[in-house]
Amino acid sequence: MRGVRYWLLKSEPDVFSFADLTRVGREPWNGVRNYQARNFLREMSVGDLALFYHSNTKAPGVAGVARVIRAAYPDDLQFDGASPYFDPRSSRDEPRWSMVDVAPVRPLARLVTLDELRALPQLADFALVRRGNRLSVLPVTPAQMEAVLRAGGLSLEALVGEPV
DNA sequence: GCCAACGTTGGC
DNA sequence: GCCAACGTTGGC
Repeated sequence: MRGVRYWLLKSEPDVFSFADLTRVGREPWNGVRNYQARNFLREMSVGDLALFYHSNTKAPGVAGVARVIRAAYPDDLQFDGASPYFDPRSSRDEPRWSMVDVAPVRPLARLVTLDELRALPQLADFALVRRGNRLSVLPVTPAQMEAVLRAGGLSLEALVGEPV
């Protein structure tokens, strides 16, 4: 048993935004097709918290907080020949790709933009703000999490103390 | 829409 | 195993 860990999940809001997650209530985080990102998914535990980052959009930034509600299991799209995420090298016996389920916790009081993230000293070493970064799943330290939430008008202490 | 960065593919 | 070609990501 260990404590809650923190992550950042990228999503293109034109495809699936934090508001969409709030509307649907829970969502399988499928379609991750990068080994490093997949390995981070596999490290996640139920109860972990994730910053929900809007990428590839006019106003990139952290929009909300999500919670992992199911640990990693095989991404079903890898078996679906009609899906762009189909992977012919995967089999049911040896699935290559994983997904977790996430649920919304709450939106930030306001979007914390990429420019603001870059300006936070606690995030100086955070991969997201380094040039050329493309990973869609990133680990976040407690100090980084706290800084982003604070900038967004939320308290990490209050979120962690909440019942799941 | 441009393009730099970067991961993957596949010929050799 | 090298590495050029290619596809994708994502900020701008």
